[in-house]
Amino acid sequence: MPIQKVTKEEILTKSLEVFRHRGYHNTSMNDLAHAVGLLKGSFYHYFDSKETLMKEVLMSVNILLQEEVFPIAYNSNLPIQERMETMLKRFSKTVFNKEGGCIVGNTILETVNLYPQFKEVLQEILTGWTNALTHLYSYTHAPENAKKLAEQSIMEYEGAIMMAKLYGESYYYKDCYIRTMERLKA
Amino acid sequence: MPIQKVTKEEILTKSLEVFRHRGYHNTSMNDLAHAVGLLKGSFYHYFDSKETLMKEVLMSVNILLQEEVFPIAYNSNLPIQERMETMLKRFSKTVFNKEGGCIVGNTILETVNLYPQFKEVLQEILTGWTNALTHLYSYTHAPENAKKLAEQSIMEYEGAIMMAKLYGESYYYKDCYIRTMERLKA
Amino acid sequence: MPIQKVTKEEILTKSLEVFRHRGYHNTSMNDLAHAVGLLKGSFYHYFDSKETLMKEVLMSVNILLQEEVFPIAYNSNLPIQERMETMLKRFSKTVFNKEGGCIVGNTILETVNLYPQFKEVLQEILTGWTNALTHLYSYTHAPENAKKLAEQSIMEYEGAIMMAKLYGESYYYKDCYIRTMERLKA
Amino acid sequence: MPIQKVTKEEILTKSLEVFRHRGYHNTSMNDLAHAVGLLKGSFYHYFDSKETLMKEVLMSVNILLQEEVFPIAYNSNLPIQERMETMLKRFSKTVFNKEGGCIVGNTILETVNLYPQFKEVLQEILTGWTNALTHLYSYTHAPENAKKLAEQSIMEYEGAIMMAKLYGESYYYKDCYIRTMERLKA
DNA sequence: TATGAATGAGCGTTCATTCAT
DNA sequence: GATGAATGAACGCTCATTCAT
Repeated sequence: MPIQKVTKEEILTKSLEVFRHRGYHNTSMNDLAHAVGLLKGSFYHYFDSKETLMKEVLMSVNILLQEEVFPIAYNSNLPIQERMETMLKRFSKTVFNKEGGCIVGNTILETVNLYPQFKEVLQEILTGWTNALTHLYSYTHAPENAKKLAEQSIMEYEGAIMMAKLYGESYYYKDCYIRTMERLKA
Repeated sequence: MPIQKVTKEEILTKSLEVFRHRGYHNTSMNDLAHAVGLLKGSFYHYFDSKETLMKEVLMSVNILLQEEVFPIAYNSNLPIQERMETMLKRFSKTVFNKEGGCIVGNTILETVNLYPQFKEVLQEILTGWTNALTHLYSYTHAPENAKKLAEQSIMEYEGAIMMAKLYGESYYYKDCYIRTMERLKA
Repeated sequence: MPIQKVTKEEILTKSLEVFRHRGYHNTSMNDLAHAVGLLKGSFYHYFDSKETLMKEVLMSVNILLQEEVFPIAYNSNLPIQERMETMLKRFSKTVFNKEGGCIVGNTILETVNLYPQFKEVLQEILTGWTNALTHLYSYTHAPENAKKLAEQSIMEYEGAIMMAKLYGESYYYKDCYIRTMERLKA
Repeated sequence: MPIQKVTKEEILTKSLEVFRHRGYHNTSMNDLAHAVGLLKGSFYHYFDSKETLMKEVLMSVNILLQEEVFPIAYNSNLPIQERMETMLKRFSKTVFNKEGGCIVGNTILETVNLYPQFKEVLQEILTGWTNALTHLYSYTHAPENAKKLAEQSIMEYEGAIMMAKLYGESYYYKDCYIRTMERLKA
């Protein structure tokens, strides 16, 4: 009887890590298969192509964010500051990683011109993130300003993770966090 | 003298464009050669490897910036605002491109963990940029703050170019410009 | 089980033949693959480089000699003359071939300065051969002389195979056999 | 006015050295050109192909041997022993080299099956050598035996140079010299 | 004569993918 | 479900050779 060595979820989780570290084009199906303890051929029982796999990786990230991270911003039981803080921490844990950077940013820069299916998901992620931040900033700022502040925070975060990767330092990222919190104050 | 179809400079310029659009790993030597009107093999008269070529592309960008762009910030004949404005425009023209994004940011995210030689040059570029901005902000802010503002501007710019690439819109980038100018005021 | 067109052993055997005929550098992976009925790329399931393949070819020859040919010299159930005769014939069948010459000699001359891993195996082969001959000559000669006679026989054999290749004649080789046998007599 | 940087002779001498060290197929036209201080393209003013060049290298060796080395064997002004001794030394200086081995032996094993033009010259060389040795041995042995002894000496020499190359030792070669001299005695 | 840019075929190797078992 | 052998195209790179200057 066929034994199942891994679940689709495990593959997605491990693949996310490998893609984040090595980038899309520089990661081979072999790399991914080995990372999850399968042989190359077995991979194709779960995903019919490298593109499909990457798309599903991105989608699983999106689902996690939309279901468990962004909703925090709309949880009216918590104070605004706490919502922001918690959300940022959960967000970071999901998409950032000091060594490999941000799977979202990495994938945008590397693939967005080449793979429209990736673009869709990536846009959903960033739109969800923007909306969540906009919502929080709306408590203390005019709607138009709130949106701009949200975008500004996101851009800074992505820039910060880039600097962190380049210099091997994390303070860019911390400064960014502080400014994002500061902006919550009227 | 043998017939010369291209100059090394042309190769660097065209290669920059191809790398920016397609990324490092997804660009083949064939792509590059065709872009300059040569055959793959002929390329190796100018560069002895893809890595060397990319490094020289990055170095040529660095030299241009260090010699012609960053010095603008230190030109005491011009008012500060004008220095900032001119420098930002020249900088953008050099490293940004709406379709392909920023060669610096793209290359950091895709290769910095893999190619230490690239990292060096990329660090020089970002350090030069940071210093130039810090210098300008120093006129109106305390030294420590000036540095933070410079870094913030850079991070925003890199984030903005990412958003521009993802959504095909350029207003992120314009907002970023406005904020960078605003920060010049005490 | 996937369809298997060849075994690793078959590859080694066929590759030995191709290397012997065409030499190491003049043999392409394509040549080798076609000789065993595979495509170039498929070869890399069995060997991860041309060097590795050649090394394994040489090692398989070494193992065959050490396990099945040289032991004949030490088989005290047989008369000395018969041991020598049988061993030489088995040896010839293993490493010589009128058209391509001697895989050992060919590879020494072509690669020994360039590939230390090959050198090791080739030395083991020649040392084994020298020892076996020395052992046989020891029955009728003083130890020091026995070693010299062994070396002399080996050198003659390698020279003979070279002459045979150059002139397309095999009598050099036969003379060599006769002299090697003659030397057994006190 | 065109300056001539090298003579054809120099090219042949330098190329001989490179071919001896690196073998025929593993030597590139670039290697050869650099060894003589020319650029690749300039080489083709002297030789219209790599094959032609190698053939001329071998021919120049042949001419040297036929004109200056083998005649020593027929010089009736000198005692036989001295003729042999002088000839062997001159021969060694011409075709052997401890590091690279024997250009004749190397080239036979690597190319004789592939390049008939090389074979011709190589046969001439070995025939000339055989004749010279046969002539000397004829003084003390019956004609038929003299020929066999000549061949035996040659084979040993080629085998000895192979062993020397494999083990990095030169005593094989010296033993060979001693035996070749010994055989001169009735 | 010497150059060096250009060619085009071929090299060793890697890859995403297929599929019989 | 998992294997691993096989494919065929593509990769980065090297090569012998050509030829305008």
